Amino acid sequence: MRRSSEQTKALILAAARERFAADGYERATIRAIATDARIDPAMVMRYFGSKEKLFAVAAEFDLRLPDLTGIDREQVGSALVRHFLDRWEADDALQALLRTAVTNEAVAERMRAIFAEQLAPLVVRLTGDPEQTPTRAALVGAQILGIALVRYILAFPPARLMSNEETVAWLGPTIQRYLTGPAPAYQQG
Amino acid sequence: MRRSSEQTKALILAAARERFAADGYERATIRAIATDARIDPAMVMRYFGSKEKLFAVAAEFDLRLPDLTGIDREQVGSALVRHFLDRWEADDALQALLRTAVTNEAVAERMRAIFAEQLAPLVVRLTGDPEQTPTRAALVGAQILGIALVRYILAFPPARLMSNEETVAWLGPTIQRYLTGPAPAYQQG
DNA sequence: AGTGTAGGCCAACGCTTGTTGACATCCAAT
DNA sequence: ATTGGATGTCAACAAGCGTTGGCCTACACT
Repeated sequence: MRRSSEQTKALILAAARERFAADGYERATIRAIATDARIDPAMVMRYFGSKEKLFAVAAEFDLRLPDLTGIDREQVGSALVRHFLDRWEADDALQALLRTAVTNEAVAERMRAIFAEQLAPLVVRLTGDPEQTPTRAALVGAQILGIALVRYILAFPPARLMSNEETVAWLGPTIQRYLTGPAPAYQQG
Repeated sequence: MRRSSEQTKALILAAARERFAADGYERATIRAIATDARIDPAMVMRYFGSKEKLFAVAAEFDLRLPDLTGIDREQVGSALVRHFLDRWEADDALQALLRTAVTNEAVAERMRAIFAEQLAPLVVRLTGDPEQTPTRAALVGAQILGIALVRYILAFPPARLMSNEETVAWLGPTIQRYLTGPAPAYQQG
């Protein structure tokens, strides 16, 4: 045989990850992915069953949050920002997920699950206060997703021009405060 | 005649705004919008020419940034967050824009223009430093879009549960620092 | 009463999409 | 050399989409 099925599967998967990351679920067509992988669209169906299942495999993702217990407690914010930037740039799956979650409830639910199961536990470890954990995790998620949105998805020029280290320097203290800073007082509304 | 054309146009526009805000450009179909407005899809074409033109009208948007010159300089961050939350909740157009910009380059460009033409001038007025303006504006945009993403688009439960005032209390200082705080030192990378 | 016109509907077009089943091709084992 | 299963191609399907043109229908005029 010219190729093993495993090779072809990997070829399709690589093309799928790129297309899904660049275009999101709807606009990334099976035909385009197949063309990129230089095979027939029918092969995609044979190996992955359906477009939905292909996406599920292509967008498998782990935040790979580092063990922060050994790190200076005051450096945790910066370390987290740095880690997320690396993660966004190394793995197309996150872009695919975000681009799709915005208009696809099932994928939005997957995104919520990732944050609830991976980010929240880390926050509770750092703060030790389970009551405030959800709020603090949501704030961290908002800032992290926000910077990714303007840098990688919407491509605001000044956001693109910032170096990773400059980004870490600006966002580190923000994340640090969301994680370990005092809860602000506010008027009940 | 049963209705004036202006009434029908307004009816279509209202339905379009809702659908575009809820589903984004691709998934919001002309047929669905027409059904919501209880008219025939052909009427949409007659009154708006094409789906693209309908979106252009439905997603017209102004940030309506307030004049902040009269406000205590230290309160500007909180005032801005409050204003943006109100704006997100009052106008479907912003949700429509964000849900679409993520997978549509032309709409992403519109979003970049809105921030460049409306947010950046406000930042330069507040900081007086044109050199750092783009970076600071991008940071403000990242945090504002990030909170909107988790609250209104991805609907993270803890982000939804936060009251507007609680959100202002947490994000106000962040925006304040991005606007008027000192630029952080960082290792050139 | 008759007529022109603006508002509205219907059926169909051409296109793209995911998906399917039949057919071709190749290589390894007999 | 001949099989047989795995790899790959092809053409077509049904459905959904934006879009179009023709055809009603009801009202405001003369």
